[in-house]
Formats: sequence, C-alpha cells, structure tokens
Amino acid sequence: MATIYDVCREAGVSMATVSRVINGSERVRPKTRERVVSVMEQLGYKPSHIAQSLASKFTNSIGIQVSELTGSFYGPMMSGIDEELHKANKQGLITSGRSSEEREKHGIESLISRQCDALILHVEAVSDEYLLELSKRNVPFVLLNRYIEEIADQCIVLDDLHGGYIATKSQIELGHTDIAYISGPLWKGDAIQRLNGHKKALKEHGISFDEDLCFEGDYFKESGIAAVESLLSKGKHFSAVVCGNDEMAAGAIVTLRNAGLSVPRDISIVGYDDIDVANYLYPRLTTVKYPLKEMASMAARWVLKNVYNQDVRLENKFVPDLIHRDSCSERKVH
Amino acid sequence: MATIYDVCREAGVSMATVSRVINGSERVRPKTRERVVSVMEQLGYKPSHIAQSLASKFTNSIGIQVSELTGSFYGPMMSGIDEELHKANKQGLITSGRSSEEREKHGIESLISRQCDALILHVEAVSDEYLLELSKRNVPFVLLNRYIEEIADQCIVLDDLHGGYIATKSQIELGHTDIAYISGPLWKGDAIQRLNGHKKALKEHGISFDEDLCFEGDYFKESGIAAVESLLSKGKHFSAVVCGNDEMAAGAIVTLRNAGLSVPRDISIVGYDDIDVANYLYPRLTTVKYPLKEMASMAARWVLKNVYNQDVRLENKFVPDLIHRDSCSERKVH
DNA sequence: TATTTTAATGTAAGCGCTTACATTGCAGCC
DNA sequence: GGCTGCAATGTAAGCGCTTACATTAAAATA
Repeated sequence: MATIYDVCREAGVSMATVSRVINGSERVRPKTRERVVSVMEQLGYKPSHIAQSLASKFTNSIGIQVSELTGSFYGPMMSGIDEELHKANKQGLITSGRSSEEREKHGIESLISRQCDALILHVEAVSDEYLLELSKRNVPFVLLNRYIEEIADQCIVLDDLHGGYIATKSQIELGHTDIAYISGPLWKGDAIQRLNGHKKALKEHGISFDEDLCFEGDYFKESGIAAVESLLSKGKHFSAVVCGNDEMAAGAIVTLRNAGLSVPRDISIVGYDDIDVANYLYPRLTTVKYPLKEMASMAARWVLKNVYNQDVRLENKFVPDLIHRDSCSERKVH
Repeated sequence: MATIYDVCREAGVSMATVSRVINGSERVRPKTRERVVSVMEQLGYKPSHIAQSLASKFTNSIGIQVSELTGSFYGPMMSGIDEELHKANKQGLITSGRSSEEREKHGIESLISRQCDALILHVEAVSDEYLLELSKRNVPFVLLNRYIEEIADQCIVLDDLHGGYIATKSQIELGHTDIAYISGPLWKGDAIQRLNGHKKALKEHGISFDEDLCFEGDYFKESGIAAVESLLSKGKHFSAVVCGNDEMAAGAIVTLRNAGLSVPRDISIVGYDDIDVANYLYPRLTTVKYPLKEMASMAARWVLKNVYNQDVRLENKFVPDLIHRDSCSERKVH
C-alpha cells in the first residue's frame, strides 16, 4: 500500500502539501494539486483513515447502539442513520445492546474506546443517571426515543402521548366504547406515554378507563396472544383493541381469529409503529406510524451539526400519524 | 483521556511493560502486572484502538457489506456475524451496497481504506472478475451466498438447487401436478439454482416444465402480485405455487385471496427463505428455511480462522430444510 | 527596482501505541 | 564468588498521517 511518503517523493513536494490536497485545503497552487493528484492515482494511493484519526482529533466514525440488529424496527433506524452519515462521508459503527443494562454499558464503552466522534444511542436499560454522567464525559451523543429533561436537546423523540391518543380516538370515532388496550412493558417510557394517550382519549370522550380491559405485554408477539387470551377469558365485552405496538397486534389478530372472531368485522384493531409486517398482515393493519427513519436520520444530522459543525436544521420532537388500512371498522350496532 | 504514558509514569515501568500487560503477554511478573493494572483502573485508562491499529498490523475490525440494512433478510445476517465477532472482541463495520455495482464497489473500497482486517461480503452486482481481482489484492474476504469456482473456499453458500428441489417435491408429494413457479430475477445465481431445483423435481416425477406457469419476478412483494395476476389471466390451471422467496409468496397469497381463491384450500403455496414475516402471514407460510444466521456466523468464523488464526471448524455449504406450516394442502380431487 | 504583503510550500514535532532488540537482574551451578 | 542462562524489563524506532510554525516564492506596491 502506497503511503503519503511515496506520494510526496514521486510528486516532488512535501508531506504537508500532499496532506493539503488530501484534505482539500485551498492553499495549494492548482498546478501542484494536479500533479499530486495524478501521482496519487498512479500509485493507487488511499490515505489511511487510521493514521488520519491518530494525527487529527477526529475519527470520522460515529458509534451507533441499537437494541437489536434484527427486526423491522431497527432496520429502518440503522439505514436512516447510515444514509445520512454516508453522504457526509462518515462511518457508523453499529453495536447492539439487547436491552440488558450490562450489555448496553459495555457497548457504549466499547464505542467510546474506539474513539467515536459521537454516539447515537437507542438504549432502554441504562439509567438516566448513567447517561447524565456520560454527558459530562465529553463524548457527544444523541438519544433516540428517550427523553431526559436535563439533556433535552440531545433527545430525539416521538410524541407517544399523542400517538396513543389518536389510536384510541380513532376507535372512539368509529363508535367503539369498550376498548381493550394491550400495553408495552410499563418500565419503558414510551409504553407509559402511549397508555397515557389512550387514557386521555378515553377521558376526553367520557369513557372511564377499565383496568380489566388493559393488559401489560412486553412488545413481543407472544404477549399479544397472551393478552387476547386473558381478555377473552375474563368474559368482558370489547369491540376494539388498541395495541402498544404492531407485533403484539399481530399476535392479537391471530388469536382473535382462532377464537372465531373476525377482524375487523367483530373486532377492530389498531397497532403502533407501522413496521413492515403491518402491511403483510391479514387484514392489513391500521396503525400509528413511527417515523423511525426520519428520526434516525435526524439523529445523524444532530451529529453532523453538533460535532462537525455542519449547517443543518434540527428537529427534536416528532408527531405520529395514523395510517388507515383494513383492520378497523365501525362498531356493530345490535 | 489517560494515555499509556500516564500509566507507565504512575506505575514506574516502561511503555513496553504496560503494552505487555495490555496485550496479555506472559512475560510480566505477576506483581508488576498487578501494579500496572491497578494504575490503569485508577486512571480509567483505556488503550486507544486507533493507536493500536496504527502501530500493529491489525485493526481488529471486519468490514461487512450487505445489500440492505433493513429487511428481515439482512437483520439475522448482521446479527449472526456481529455476535460471533463480538465474542472474539472484534468490531464489524457495516455498509450497505443496495445491489448497485457502483455502490457495492464503493462500499468495498471504503471498507478497505478503513484498513479492515477482512471483509464479509454479500454482494450481487459486482462481477466475478472484480472479486477475483480483489482476492489478489491481499484483502482477505468471504462471500456469503455467492459461489465462485476459483475461490470456492472463500464462499459460504446454500444449496439452492436442493432448496428449490424440496420445495417443489413437497407439492408433488401432496398430489399437485400443475405447479406454477414464481422465480427471482434470473441474473442472480440463487434464483437460477432454485428454479433448476424446481425443474429437477418436476423431471424426476415425470412432469414436464411449462413455460406458461413460470414467472420471473424480482424477489419483491409486488412481483408476487404481478405474477399471480399474470398467471390467472393466462387461464392455465394450477393448484400450487412455488415461490422463489417469501416476499413474493406474500404478494401471491394476497392476490389469490383477492381473486376469491383460498390458500391453502384451493391453492397450495410454498415460499423460500423463512423470513420473519413468513410466520406472520395468513396462512402461516410453509417455506424453505435459509439458515442465514448460521451461515453468517460461519462467515465470521471464517475470518477468525483465516485472519486471526483461531482454531474453529468451518463449513462451506449449507443444506436447507422445508418448514411445514399452514399454506399447503393436498390437491383437491374432483 | 526595492520593499512590503500575501500566497505557497516546507519542516518537524507529535498522535498513542507495538515490537525487535538491548539491557538488567537473579536463580542455579561449579 | 564468579559464571551461565533465562526471565523480566527497558529503549527507541517506527506506524502514516496532521498541523503550528518557519521559510520561500510570487504578487502587489511604492
């Protein structure tokens, strides 16, 4: 592999000059630049990122920590980030934390020790304190889908209260009043907010919240199944089910169908997230769209702006919309 | 950030000694090691990967190029690779190539310029020649899901001929003889092999291959829809559809249902890949399982063995199985 | 043309490590 | 005690760049 030495020898200039043309500095005479460039091409020279990183302050790499590498939630997220970074010629280092506190911390530390210029984190298990601590350690980072008051401007979040609200409201507007709710795990902030939105819609329309129609799941399909089974076994009437996310909705649909209930004829269902699968389900799922990709790319832009001083617009809070598909219908009037 | 200098000063030893304890060399007196370790902890010292990379031959990072960051195909792949690398304390650099020749090449070059110790590639657009060329450029790499004779031992592949074969054979065994086939794009090796497997099964059972029952799609859902529409419009009878992948199968199911045909009662369907979605579909899709995660982790092991000289077992060719679910049934006898 | 100003280029000191080789210390031996 | 032979440790030269500062060449000015 050719080095900068080879280039400056062949081109008859000093290292500094070569470095200048590499970095696109103005202070090089066009003629010199041409000569250097042509030598570089001739030699197939590519600057060593490693050496550049060591010598300069920046590594041009951004650490990305997600919960899972797999699944239709994180895919768009990574891809949103990556696209934006790629345009800016930065490299993302992706790690997964698997929602375990230890692994999340370990992942973050490992990213730091790799000298990332910044971090984009989607973490659930680590505490606010840890993150606050981290923010004092001069490693710039953005939080995706998590809100911490003290570092609000480093947080890119979805208005989950509103999401939960419109999901339930849509059902109320279809005439439903007995509305079951399958919640995500209530130790997660987003799950709480979504549920609060649900309650808000209920309250606003004079419907009282019924504990018996609410089930706490874990965001996985299986808990959607368990939820419907539990709901059915209680014998309470409900004509609509609002779900904390699409996966649980998928489980719910299957289980309802197995119980001889038709969706949406007998039961109306709304999901949340609008993952790929929502569109493959039968019936196609009406759901609250989580603008994941946009938010992810916003996170990348945050870095571009705050770390590399690029001039970009930032937006912190996103507002979700309802995507109407085939899983909802008006309440049957008897 | 504390550097190795701080450590050796505080511990009263030379840099070489500190370096030895960092790298777990034997040649350090236990007492010395302890002292150094305690100083490192006290200072919160973490060696700089960058500097280590520059000084040593290795960066401990492995470039990974996939076609997409998103989708249920690549998720398990990345996660399979990452898990294995993580155990070995290596970092994966993930890039996506989007099946465009230019972007794939660009991605590969960028990975190389980042001094990856090795590359794991899932590429479709670049030519064999390019890859052969690459293999001479002293960058070790493995190919996932692609076979090139000359570098066969760098290829980790699925026996797609067998996959296509068992898919179709399963239908024949259910009594079907009029079997439609929705193929992937035939410029891709795997699509060809799967189709060949289909033909082989047909031939073996004395059924002749009918061009009119075969449709070339592009592996996306929409082409599954288009395929069924085309098939239906031809008016040829078929009682089973074998699909080149699950996505197209998903499209096919919906379209058949819209046409008033029931799956599996009227038409039997088999997919290929066993992506997540297959399990969410209605009916749950019977499909050929692509052991993606295993293959991906094998790719990682290939690197561990061939680049870092670790002692691991390698396997090049995987054989797929059929996963029986609910989308197939015996041919109706009139 | 001599002088000042400015642009272009060069010099060399790091960046934080690894590693071949040199040196030191000490156990074991006669 | 003096010597050999390792094991433990130290020395110092890179690795391939960036960059503050110094120098020189060219352009502008008088």
